[in-house]
Amino acid sequence: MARLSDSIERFIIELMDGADRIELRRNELAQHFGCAPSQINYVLATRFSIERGYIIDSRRGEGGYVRIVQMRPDTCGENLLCDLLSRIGNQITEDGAHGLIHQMLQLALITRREAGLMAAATADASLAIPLNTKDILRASVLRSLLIQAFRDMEGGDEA
Amino acid sequence: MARLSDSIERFIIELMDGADRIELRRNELAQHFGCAPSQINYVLATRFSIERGYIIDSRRGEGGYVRIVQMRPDTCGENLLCDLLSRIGNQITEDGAHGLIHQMLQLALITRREAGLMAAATADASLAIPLNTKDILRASVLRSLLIQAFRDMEGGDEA
DNA sequence: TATAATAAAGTCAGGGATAGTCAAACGCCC
DNA sequence: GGGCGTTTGACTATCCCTGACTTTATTATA
Repeated sequence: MARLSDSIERFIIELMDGADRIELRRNELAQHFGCAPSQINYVLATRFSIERGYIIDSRRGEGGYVRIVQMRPDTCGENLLCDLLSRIGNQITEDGAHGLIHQMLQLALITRREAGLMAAATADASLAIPLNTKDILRASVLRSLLIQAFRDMEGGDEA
Repeated sequence: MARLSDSIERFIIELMDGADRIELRRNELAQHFGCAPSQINYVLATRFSIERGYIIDSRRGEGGYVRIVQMRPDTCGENLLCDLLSRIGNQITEDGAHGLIHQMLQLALITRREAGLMAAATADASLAIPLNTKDILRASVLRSLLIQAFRDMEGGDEA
């Protein structure tokens, strides 16, 4: 008995046909297979997960969509994002984060400027969480991001 | 199904064509797009918000108009950063942050990818601050940054 | 000048179109 | 019969769009 989820997975992969991304309507797809719309979410979660090399994007409301992006595997055929994410785990020190960012830069996954942004966003100083609320914390993060964005815009180079 | 709001937004931006202000008739525009006049207000509110650096002026009655003014914070370096920082203050909502980032992108201060990174770093979801320590929070931030960095690396463009 | 008519634009609640979440039910396989 | 992956449905969240009603400005008229 072919499982529905497997059929849907195959269908989507055929739709992609080698392309690295595709957009679809959740409800249409569900109707095509005569199943509940949430079944599509299940397929996405189990078959098109980050671990399997996919990233999902979506939008609700009029003109809504679900976008599936297939990442290219790294040189060893592995899933690089997945590896990196596993190195982060539930917590990571400033040194750990910056080391990881540096490595991404070395691998040319990000530009120097982008690395600078990421380092700024994850610096201890940015996450100074004094009393509480999210907005206060975010302001701190964004302030650092701005300063960083400007830092190497002024002719300078170094990160 | 293309979103009307997006079309109207594009139309207005093209009309402005680099200028820092434009005047239009709400009803005419609505008629041009075959929609309810209040649709224009929706577009103004969501796409030309103060957070994105626009100010709306209008007048009713005979000879009425809607004027859209794009605020260009001081064009040169130091002051520009200063202006933007002052808009952040001690706290800023997700919408406020993302509007500001959007404006920086419009002003070509950052690339689309960088804007994506900044949006990821400042998303509510990234700042899920459960119970405790900085490292946990940072992990959340960095995880989002990584996913974002990979998201549009695959040739795509979209924001 | 006061008042009425007309011509804008604004506001807001609500409906429709999507998609997401989650817990419970289902069903296959050991 | 129990476990685990699958499937569903009820409820929620978000975004877009409209229509009825309100507000403001100008012009015409008494």
